[in-house]
Amino acid sequence: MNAGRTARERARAELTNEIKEAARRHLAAEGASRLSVRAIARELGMVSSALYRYFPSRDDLLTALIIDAYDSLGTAAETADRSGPAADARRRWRSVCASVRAWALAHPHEYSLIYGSPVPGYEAPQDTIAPASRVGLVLVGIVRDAWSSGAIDLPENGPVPDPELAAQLANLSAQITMSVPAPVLTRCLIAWTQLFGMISFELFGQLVGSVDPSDAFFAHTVELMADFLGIRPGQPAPAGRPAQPARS
Amino acid sequence: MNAGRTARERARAELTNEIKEAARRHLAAEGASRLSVRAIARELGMVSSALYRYFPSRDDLLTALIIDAYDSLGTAAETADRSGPAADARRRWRSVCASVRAWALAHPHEYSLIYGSPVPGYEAPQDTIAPASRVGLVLVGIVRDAWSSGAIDLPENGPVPDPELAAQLANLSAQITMSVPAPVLTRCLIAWTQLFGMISFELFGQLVGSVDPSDAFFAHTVELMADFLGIRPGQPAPAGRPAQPARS
DNA sequence: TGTACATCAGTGAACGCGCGTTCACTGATGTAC
DNA sequence: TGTACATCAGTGAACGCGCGTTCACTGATGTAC
Repeated sequence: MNAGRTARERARAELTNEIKEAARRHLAAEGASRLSVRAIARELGMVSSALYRYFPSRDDLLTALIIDAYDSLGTAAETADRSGPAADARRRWRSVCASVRAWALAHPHEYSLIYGSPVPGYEAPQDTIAPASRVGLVLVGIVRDAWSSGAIDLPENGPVPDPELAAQLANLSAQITMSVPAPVLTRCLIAWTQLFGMISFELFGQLVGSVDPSDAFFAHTVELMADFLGIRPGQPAPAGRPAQPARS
Repeated sequence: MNAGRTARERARAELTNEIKEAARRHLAAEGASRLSVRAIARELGMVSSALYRYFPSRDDLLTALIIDAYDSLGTAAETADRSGPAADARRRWRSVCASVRAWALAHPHEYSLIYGSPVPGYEAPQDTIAPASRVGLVLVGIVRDAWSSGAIDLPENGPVPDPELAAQLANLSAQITMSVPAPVLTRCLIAWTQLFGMISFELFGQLVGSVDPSDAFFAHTVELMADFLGIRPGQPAPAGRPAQPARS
């Protein structure tokens, strides 16, 4: 175990984690824009300049926290997605939505860090893009699988996307190498914004006075949005079942 | 004009506004949690202690900005709602959604202030509640009117809200003294969270790489969400038209 | 219309605190021979 | 296995800056008679 790692390397990895953990605690108390290198150092009993051996600047520390948060949430969503039969699209949808909310409630400040207002003066580097897209990919994966197994019914008379949107959707589905018809992908994007909008409202206090506590509202909404996505209720369609004739 | 106002009173009102305007500019540059009394004073060529004649503390200034922002957005939404025939629910929905987005794009930092992550250490006082609810009330007003004039068709086989949610919805519709059936109100809440989720995602950069610029996606979504709300497309139902038999 | 007094806006100094980052340094750990 | 040298973690002082809030004060504006 720890083959080839010197004591120095192990100490470095451990301390790097301790710094990030202390930083997460400070995130909770102060918010991202007030995250302070000196305060973290103080908590760890170090001198502030020592942290510069681990992170070249405050912004790099912030980036590390952001990537960790996206990855933690992404892992939670992916695990939930795989926690039962892959053919049951509705189970997957429910399970992923619930896991995203549970993660957000368990890590409110990391959620704020990634889905709240941008930190002023901080520009997210490219490295955050891939981790940031994990939840979205999980959601698209659900509807892609459901669509290709014929488990999605959409109304036929919906509005037609204009050319600009159609081009963006085509481009997006090429990027993620998942072929999903435009109407399905559109609804998936809408459900995605709804999910995070609802969670943000809950966390940021906008639901106080209406549907707070929000458990019942959340559960109900997840069902309605599954309907909105056209995911058929009840049991999943048998695997390999062809799409309905009306659709192709 | 300005009857009964002394020069002192006028000067005070003007300077109060100038302080808030300077504060809004600083919001843009620094974000809410870094809003600085001293920086604002500097910009206005005053000494920092002078601001304490106008706002007893930094938090009070923040509260004033929050209330102004909610009111500005609320007015925009109400104006859009009344900018055409009241009987045309779809026009009202479209118009209000567009006005909320336009306001958000025009005032991104005030939007962040009210819909972004909460400012750490700041507790919003009661005075913000009424202004904060204006947009929501506009949206509920649209579906209430549409419902009572029979311009809403909802699917009959939707999921049934559990008792906890049903109680919250009943309580909510009593609070706002608008009688709307639970399924209609639920969908309205969902559309509300979707609207702000989508706008937040656009503003906070989550749509970069997928549907950015977002005009086409936004317009399309507004139509789909109007469908989701059951607002009938095309021309409005004639006023006073009774609800469909199937519904009552 | 003029005078005396009260109100209030704005000043400037101070209190006590915070921050990110740099830099020369000490001393421990790791590596090559 | 031992020695010489290189690498690196952490120190402590410093630079130059920021902040919210209080307080005694000056001088202008407003009010009552």
